[in-house]
Amino acid sequence: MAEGSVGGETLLFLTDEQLRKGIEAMFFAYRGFTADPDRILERMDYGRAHHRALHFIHRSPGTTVNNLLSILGVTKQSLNRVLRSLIDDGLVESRVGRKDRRERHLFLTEKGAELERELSDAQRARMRAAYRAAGPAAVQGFRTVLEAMMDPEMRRHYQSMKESGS
Amino acid sequence: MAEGSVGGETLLFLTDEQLRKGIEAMFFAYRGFTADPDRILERMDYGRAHHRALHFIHRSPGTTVNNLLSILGVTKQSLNRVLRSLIDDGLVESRVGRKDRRERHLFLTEKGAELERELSDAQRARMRAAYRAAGPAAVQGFRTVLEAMMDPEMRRHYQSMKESGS
DNA sequence: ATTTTATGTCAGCCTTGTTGACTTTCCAAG
DNA sequence: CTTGGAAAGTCAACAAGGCTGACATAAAAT
Repeated sequence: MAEGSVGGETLLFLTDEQLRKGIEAMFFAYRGFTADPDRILERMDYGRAHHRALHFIHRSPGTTVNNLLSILGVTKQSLNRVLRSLIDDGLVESRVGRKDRRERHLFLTEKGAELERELSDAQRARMRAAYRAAGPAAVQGFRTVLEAMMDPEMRRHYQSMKESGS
Repeated sequence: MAEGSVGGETLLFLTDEQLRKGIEAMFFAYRGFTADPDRILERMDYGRAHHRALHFIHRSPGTTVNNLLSILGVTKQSLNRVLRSLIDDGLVESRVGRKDRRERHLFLTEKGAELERELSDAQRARMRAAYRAAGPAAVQGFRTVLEAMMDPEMRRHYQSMKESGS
């Protein structure tokens, strides 16, 4: 396969062809990764941007707009458009900060939590199936490579909740 | 960690929390995955869609528009717009099919191959660094999980060139 | 009192998806 | 041979969701 042994250590032959396969794997897999939520979102009048907002508000209830901006890596105008519709539709609640009243703290309403659940159930189902099919060792490797692929700032966001639920 | 042993077999505890980490890993890693090519594309007046077209024409020289459509999963109108600019700019050559003159066979010109190389060099550099950091076993697992996550049709496209260069 | 920070909003632009309508080409059934 | 349908490509128009720039407001910090 793609490995060889030298002095007891296993090495990878990182040919361009090997790397190209990794690149295409990312491309095709990401399509699958978003496919199920996308189908649900289409029924409402929402898009992937709404899903991302719901996801991270769910993950960190009470997060501020600014914090969300740095996680999502978009402009405030872009996020605001999405947030506006979610708030107007009663899926997200925006509360003025008590300590710093310039800040807005974001929470899912019951209705928002419901949609978030539906979306992440669909996404988790696929992830669970892939994990089961691949096995525990593969899952470990999957997470390790993905983490190594992140930009440092994104890795911080990722790790900041690393083992919070395990 | 996230594993346990029962009768010599290792099992995964697929808690929602574990799965959520996988989901976020995909999200953050994909951002890193596209970041370097995106920076290059910005300098030209191209976007990610152009990169994808160049990539798959490079991979399969002479491919038809229809074949490209099924790989990329967009409408022909959407692809056509991108293809048009690449052809007009002299990066892609479109040859009328000899057997079926409705078909167009696509090839990279020297100029197109050059840009493709620059883009994939950048993307491969990050992939190579991640592979090196994670190690061979992790790489194997990475590819296995990603493949399990694909839609069946995409998996076919992926596997169709599986070991062509290894 | 002034400046900085956090947020929101308006306007306008670009990329890249979409659908619908149309042409050209090919092929096959009559 | 003709005709009708399927396949490939093109043009036009629209929408989502990125972007920048400008500006308003409120609150915190200096």
